[in-house]
Amino acid sequence: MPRKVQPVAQGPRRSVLSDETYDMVKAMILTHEIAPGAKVNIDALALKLGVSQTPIREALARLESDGLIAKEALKGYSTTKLLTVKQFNDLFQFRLLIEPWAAEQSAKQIDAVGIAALNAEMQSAKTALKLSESEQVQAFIEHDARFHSLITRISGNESVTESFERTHCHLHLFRLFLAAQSHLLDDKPKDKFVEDLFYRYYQTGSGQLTIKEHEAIRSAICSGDDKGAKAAMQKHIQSSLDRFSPAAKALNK
Amino acid sequence: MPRKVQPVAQGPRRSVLSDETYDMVKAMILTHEIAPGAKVNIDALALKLGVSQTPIREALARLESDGLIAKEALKGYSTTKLLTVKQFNDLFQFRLLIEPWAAEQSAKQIDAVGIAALNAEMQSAKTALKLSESEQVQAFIEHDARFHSLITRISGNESVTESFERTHCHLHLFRLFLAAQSHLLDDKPKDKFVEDLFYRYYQTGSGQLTIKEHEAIRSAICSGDDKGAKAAMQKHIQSSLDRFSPAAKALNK
DNA sequence: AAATACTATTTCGTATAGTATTTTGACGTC
DNA sequence: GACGTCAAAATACTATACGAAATAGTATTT
Repeated sequence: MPRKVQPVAQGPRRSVLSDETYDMVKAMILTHEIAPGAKVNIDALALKLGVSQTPIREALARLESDGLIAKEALKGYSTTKLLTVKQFNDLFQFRLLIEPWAAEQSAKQIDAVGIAALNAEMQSAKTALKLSESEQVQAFIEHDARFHSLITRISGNESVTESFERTHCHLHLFRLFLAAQSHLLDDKPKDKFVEDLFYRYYQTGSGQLTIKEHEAIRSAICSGDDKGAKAAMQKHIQSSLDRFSPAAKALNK
Repeated sequence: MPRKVQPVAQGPRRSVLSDETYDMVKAMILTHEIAPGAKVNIDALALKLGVSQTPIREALARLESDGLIAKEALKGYSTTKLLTVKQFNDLFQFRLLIEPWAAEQSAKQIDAVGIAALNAEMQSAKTALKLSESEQVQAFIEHDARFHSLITRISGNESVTESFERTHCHLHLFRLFLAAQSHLLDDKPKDKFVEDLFYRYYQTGSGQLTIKEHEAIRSAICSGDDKGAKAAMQKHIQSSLDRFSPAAKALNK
């Protein structure tokens, strides 16, 4: 028995190990520390994270429900592959169904708290512009995730909020981005255009474009312009679909 | 080629225990064998199902992701409560966002396989009419679940299909129904109207109404009438919302 | 080369023990 | 009686070891 020399005289642990494990494994998937489509060995993972199998099993079960990990009976777990072009398009079509509606609803019932939250989020996006290029990408995807999530929450509809969260769309986008980046690091000049596609839309220019579109949405919502908010959101999602689509195609060649 | 020496004899039920456990616990929630909001003791459940804790924990972790079970750190699992009126309305609003679209898409790309599946499902609904009243309710909810699920699948959009499945809307409706039924069994005459509300709409008359609405949707989809399919689906969901809504209110008084 | 047999690895489930935390309930104080 | 304290019981959580069964890989036979 590991005698556990002084587990630090801290207060009671707020969460449980299986929850922390869930977050850690999710982060490992996000960052390609576990590559898309790779096998996930429970023993190895337990060893790596310094925990026993039990919390790992629970975490993987939840991640499977999330669609981030696939389970094959008697063959074990593996991470899901990158989105195919079809899944990518399906995902954006789905977003087009619920997010414009969410923006419309938000405009109809926005209050001071919501306005403050939206303003704060836009502020964080603008400060992200000051980061270096590589950090900007991550910062912008995170801002984008928070911004869209925030609007579904302001809409007030639990089902809509949950179903949006479950798509993990920004996690998938980030994985696609990382895949494109690693293509670059390979000495494969033929994939040069992937660089263009992804960087072009995630770099400063695109960051400012995203901010501009987000600002239009925020403005419409905060002024109670429901139809305008709906239209702005629809345009924004369509716009990012158009931006990403060629890159997604390239990666799924 | 694997040897496969006829394991058919006693049939090793051991496919993957944790999956079977998941289904069993889900069924127990559906049937109120575990009441809404009740604590779920892992030891007791393991004992009851005759398995060890491991598969139980995995099943509960997945059910938590499904929103059928809630987990509180260091306090354990418990089933989620019945839908509140707000959650009920949110759920139907969500369905109104995605299902009419799914019907529309289905009409645009219906093929022979889809037509056959829709026809078969309608047939099963009609045979359900021959069952006794109590059996009819369950049969109709199951038909309803399959019918709507089928259409999201025919629409071809994975995100839409998955997000619809995850709502478990028919499971929640069935739990509401069972709750109403048990209200009846209590000697509480004041809840008499709950009986009316639920039975009125699930009995023969409502069954035939549901069939009629489903038939309109099927017909529009199979004939490629996309706008008609969308309208019919919208009308159907709105109609069932109107039917259920007073009952849901009564239960959440 | 194809089918079979054997071995190694891995998954899946069980059992058990130990720790951490909550819950319970008795007890005493105000 | 209301309220807080504190120990005991119950329960949740984690660790670990073991074994059965399936898969995967390798060797052998036909």
